[in-house]
Amino acid sequence: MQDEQIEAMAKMLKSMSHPIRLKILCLLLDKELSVGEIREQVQTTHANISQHLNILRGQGIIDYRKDANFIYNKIIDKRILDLIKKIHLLFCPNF
Amino acid sequence: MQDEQIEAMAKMLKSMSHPIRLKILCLLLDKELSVGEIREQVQTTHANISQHLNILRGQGIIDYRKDANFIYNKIIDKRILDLIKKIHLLFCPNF
DNA sequence: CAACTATTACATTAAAAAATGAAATACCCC
DNA sequence: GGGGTATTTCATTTTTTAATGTAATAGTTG
Repeated sequence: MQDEQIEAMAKMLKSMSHPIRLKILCLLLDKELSVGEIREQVQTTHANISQHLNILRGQGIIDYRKDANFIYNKIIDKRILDLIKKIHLLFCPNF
Repeated sequence: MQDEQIEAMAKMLKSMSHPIRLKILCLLLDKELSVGEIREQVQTTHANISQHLNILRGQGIIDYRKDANFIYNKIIDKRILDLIKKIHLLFCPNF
């Protein structure tokens, strides 16, 4: 495996490895959610949520659509769905 | 999924998500290696390698045994083997 | 035991990531 | 257009993580 690929994988993992971002991804596993709906479940400020969403967008993991003055987010990198399911299976076997 | 579990998973992912640490884990996928052997493949200082190894040890991902004045490292958390293989499969399909 | 190799510990500096607060934008409804 | 809601942007501060250099430890060998 090449260093370049390792760098890319590490970057991807890093973008998932913050508790808030991982929680956002778990929330988005099976549905899209607005920023406000995400914020209800993740106790922090608007600005902070927005920044974390931006990191996930920048990494190409999620995308959004606008509807009125709501922004709905969803996971677009299908590999991430797979990966989170695998992590869940390995590390939370009792669910 | 509970916040506690998400925190734990994020912590585990974070420990893997530095390029040097991910590379160390990839090197250790199928064999144990001494600190020096690892260092040959990862261009940085002794001290730095040692610190990264400590993070992986602290997370319970790797363990070591002493032989003479060498320290041989290996992955002990079998879930990590699985996870890295999955990541590899998803993100480097051409290998 | 002296010289040597491998590895770690510790203190410091440098760099990156995260959180915060306030202001800006965008869209809706009356 | 004015007031309201949702979200983002930006600048700043705080916190965390990583790297570096030097000294220390542990084991080996002659």
